[in-house]
Amino acid sequence: MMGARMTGLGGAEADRLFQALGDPTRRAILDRLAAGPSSVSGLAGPLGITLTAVSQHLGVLEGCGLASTRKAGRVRTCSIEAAGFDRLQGWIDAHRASWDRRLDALGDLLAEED
Amino acid sequence: MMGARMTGLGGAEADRLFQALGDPTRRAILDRLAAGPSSVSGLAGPLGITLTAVSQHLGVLEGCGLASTRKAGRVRTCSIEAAGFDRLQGWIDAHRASWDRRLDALGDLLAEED
DNA sequence: CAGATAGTGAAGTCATTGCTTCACTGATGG
DNA sequence: CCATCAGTGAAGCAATGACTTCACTATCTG
Repeated sequence: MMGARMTGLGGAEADRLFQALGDPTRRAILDRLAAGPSSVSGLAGPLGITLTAVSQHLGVLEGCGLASTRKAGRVRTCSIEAAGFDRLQGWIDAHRASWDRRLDALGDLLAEED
Repeated sequence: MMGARMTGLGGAEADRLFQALGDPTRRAILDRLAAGPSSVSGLAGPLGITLTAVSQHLGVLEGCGLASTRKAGRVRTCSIEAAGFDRLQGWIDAHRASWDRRLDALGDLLAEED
């Protein structure tokens, strides 16, 4: 029984992913990481928040596969990660099918209405 | 011209969208709406929450263009909306480009100072 | 008309979140 | 060594979020 969803994320995973992206600071971190790897301090500086705060955000981003980090010496280097992104796209693709179907059928009705 | 919305969302809009999708109840509402329009009560029943709660979620979903509602008589009929969905895909496309670029060219460069 | 139905608005509760400070560990370099 | 520098863990705090209940306004229907 393949009860596991191949549609991508289970509920909890989708929660984590969307909630992670729902925070502007976290998206700013990802944007910065998209330009290249960075240390925690390198992220904290421009953002105007503490190292601790960045570290916490990093935890969330790693938790849903949007970023990965590894520590060399006393410096933690953070990079962007594909996995979470792929899951996100997967969720969207899985849902777009049914949504679009419905939207298509609905478009006319709504347009006709005054 | 050139699209009224570039990368789509400004920060605040992305916030609303991702946060809206970050809630399981809201996603459940959307799933149900994907199967066809429904009244507020029709949504509340299966979800096991009050009409008020659904009404609040609906406000959020409308606020970011993921759903639309109209009231006929005393019944509010809710439908899924394309706009928010398109914005979501737009955001993803816009960001996937740079992310993929970085992920593809992933070297072991050290973090750069900004 | 009375009475049920469908939904809204305004609080209020309880948990979560984003951030901070403080105390601390480990590298690193003079 | 000793003084920093980069980061972490644990509390704590203010703000937000997801619900609820209660009171209330329409809107049907018998």
